[in-house]
Amino acid sequence: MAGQKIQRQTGVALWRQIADRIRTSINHGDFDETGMVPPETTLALQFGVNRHTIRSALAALAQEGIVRAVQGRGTLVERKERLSFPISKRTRFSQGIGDQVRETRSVLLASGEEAASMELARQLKIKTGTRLVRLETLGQADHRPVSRATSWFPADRFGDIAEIYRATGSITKAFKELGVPDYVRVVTEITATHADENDLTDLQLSPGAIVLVAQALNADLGNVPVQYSISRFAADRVRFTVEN
Amino acid sequence: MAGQKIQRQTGVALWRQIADRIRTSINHGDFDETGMVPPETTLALQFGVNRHTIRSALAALAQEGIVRAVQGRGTLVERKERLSFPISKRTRFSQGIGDQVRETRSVLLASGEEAASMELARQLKIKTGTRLVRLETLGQADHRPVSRATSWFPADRFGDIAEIYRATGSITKAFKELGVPDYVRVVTEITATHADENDLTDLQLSPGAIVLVAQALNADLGNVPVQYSISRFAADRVRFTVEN
DNA sequence: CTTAAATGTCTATTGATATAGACAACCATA
DNA sequence: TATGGTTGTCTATATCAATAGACATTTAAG
Repeated sequence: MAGQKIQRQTGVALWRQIADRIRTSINHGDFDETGMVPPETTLALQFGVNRHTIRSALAALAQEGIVRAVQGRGTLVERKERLSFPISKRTRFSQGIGDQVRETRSVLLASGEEAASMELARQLKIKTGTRLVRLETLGQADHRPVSRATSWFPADRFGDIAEIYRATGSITKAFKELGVPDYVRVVTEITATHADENDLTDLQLSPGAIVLVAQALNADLGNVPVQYSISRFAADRVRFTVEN
Repeated sequence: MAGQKIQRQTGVALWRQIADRIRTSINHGDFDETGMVPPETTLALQFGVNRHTIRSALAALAQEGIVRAVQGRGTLVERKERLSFPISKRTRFSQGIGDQVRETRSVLLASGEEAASMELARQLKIKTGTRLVRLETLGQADHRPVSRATSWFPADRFGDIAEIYRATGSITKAFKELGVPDYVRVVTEITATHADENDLTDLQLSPGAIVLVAQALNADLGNVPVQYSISRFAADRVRFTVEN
């Protein structure tokens, strides 16, 4: 672990800054040899804080299930997590990370119908007020939540997509049944922000965590927009890969 | 401004969470009509906190130069910041955001020579230990720091790149002088993490801020890797756009 | 000139954050 | 079984973060 300086009086508690740093170190593989985090007293010395502050940080990581403290022995690394998520013309959730995990699953959290806002109309190249189907979905890899997405589809073409998606758990399959044999990613916008309340519950994050936000437009082979989606990924668990 | 819920007892002070949200709103253009942030009492009501907490948040934004409070009138928006940064085959720093700002500039912070680590060798498809030139650069847009990058180049082909870059402020021009008329982006990996100490100083961020990290590989037209770089962007100031 | 609305300043109180020190409980191992 | 190293628990204190209320100061508008 390099660069141990910690910022004080910035609105971010020391224990949280330290927890974030240790989590990053774990994901980076810094403790792979021993499988353990350094002793609390060592960390306290490294970060220049009191041992109790280190304990608060480790308690937060234990709450996330990333480490587990064992009295008398030390603090064990329980779980590392960062999946590589490719972004290309043929971006699909399950295919991209399929070879990195044993099982991928997509579940429908909610669905509904609404009128296109100005922003959505602009993206999907339709008129404001056009009816849209909205799907709220959760992507899982090996039973761990990875992404949370809201998607919009023109209701005239895809009015029944919620039903089919609920049955198949796949957007690709639902498109096929509705007469779209194939589709391509037109553009993806990527930003990062702090996790909001829904992220915390759906993605099982701890407050202060970071989410990568991908806003994507998919079109059919005739280049007609078929889906606009906003996906939120736990930044600790994924990495985006753009291949040109 | 939507979704006003704020997290309590998370290690991140309320005033900082609120400052982040207001900054995002400003960048999103929510206050463009009036050019002013809502009154403190209104914000206090919206966020469900005391007016003094709002004042702390606005004081932080004023410190960043984003807003300016005027007694008797209100709090004015001074500056918006979020650049769209395209990622494609022809990704270059200055061209991508050139039409969004008046001036882009790139400065050399440091340079040196080193032996390729295993990871760098793998990326650049060379042998471990091969000599590499390392450049540390800072990208600016309208005199505001936007990105901080570390780049590696094979020393046999690009031994003098530091000199040329220092003179021209452009990687593209340096490549041209060294016999690489054009180059393409092979792959970009995108992650997000909390700002570290160097980010805070170089990018003028406040602790707890988020950085988007892009690890990129560029190759010449013969598909031979010429540059591997790790760039760190202030997440509040940029958005990545991937066009397929 | 008056008034309403906005930011600026002050005091006081409570809870969260961080430090400090001491000691108990547990584990591995010599 | 004795010891060193580790996590767990407790008390105490100081500072930061957040709330609450009162009032001053400035600006714009009637």
